[in-house]
Amino acid sequence: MNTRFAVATHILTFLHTQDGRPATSELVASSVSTNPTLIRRLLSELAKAGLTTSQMGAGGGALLARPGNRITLLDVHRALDAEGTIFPLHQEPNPQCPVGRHINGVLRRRLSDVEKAMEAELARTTIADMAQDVANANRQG
Amino acid sequence: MNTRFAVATHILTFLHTQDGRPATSELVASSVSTNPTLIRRLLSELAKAGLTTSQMGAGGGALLARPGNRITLLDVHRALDAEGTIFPLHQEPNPQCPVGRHINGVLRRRLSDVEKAMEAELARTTIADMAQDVANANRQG
DNA sequence: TTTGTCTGTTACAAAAATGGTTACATATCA
DNA sequence: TGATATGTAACCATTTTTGTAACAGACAAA
Repeated sequence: MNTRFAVATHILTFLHTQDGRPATSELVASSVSTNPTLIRRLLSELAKAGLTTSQMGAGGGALLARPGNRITLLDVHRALDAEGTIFPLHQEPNPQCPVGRHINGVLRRRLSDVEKAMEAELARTTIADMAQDVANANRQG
Repeated sequence: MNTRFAVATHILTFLHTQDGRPATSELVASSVSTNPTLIRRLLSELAKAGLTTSQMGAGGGALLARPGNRITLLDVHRALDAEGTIFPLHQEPNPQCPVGRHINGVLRRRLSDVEKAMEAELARTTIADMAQDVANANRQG
């Protein structure tokens, strides 16, 4: 299982609920139920993508780099995964075979439409939406 | 990298081009550039999903279980992957935390829309389409 | 300026998933 | 009966993901 996307979304949603107060990797880790190093590794990738910033030193921690309504799940996906990793192609099918010679080009074209559809849907949810959903769930149950 | 989907699609496209002649796992493996056991493992899953049949014994091999224009890439995806495996959730976030308590339910709902969009797009391509694309590529160079 | 806190990163181990190889019982055709 | 091919299991190597420990450097607070 690759839960990096789910954990990264959890982190960002958590940061949103902190409302400007820096959150330490230890605090975030306790919400996710994992260890601080894993959180810091993911935060490092999210920071490289411009989604979060961090303050070192006492009283420091992680913050959203911009308002949660301007961070989408597509941003999260792109921060973590290179393109074409949802349905990776197999390498070097037999070039002597009429099918093997062209299957990857054909697949790439068809699957790029699939990824586009997926990305369009990912882009429709923001971290602010996530936080709102979580708040609603807390109010109701 | 998980290339099972790509390889399975390759297999089915190859079977389509065989036009009713049973293909041995060794023949298919040579097109994919892998080993016959891997092919047989995938064929076994495809057969369970009703997409292929196999004939044991001399002169045997694998066949499409129905016409290629009635097998979509969505069928392939469903034959290989359980639901919710594209973006797996992390298990047991902290139930003491307002975010941890509800993040997975919220994520599941939002991501199910994403998978639906993806599946709708996968359903638009059939194995016959794939074979046609490959044939066109061969005609053109 | 000193002390304590927290990040960023590395190293290494553990666990899980994927793919490759071998082997063999069983089914089927000729 | 003999040759062929599937289905499946066992086992290993490789890669990816996750967990754990360690530590230099940045920063705040006293």
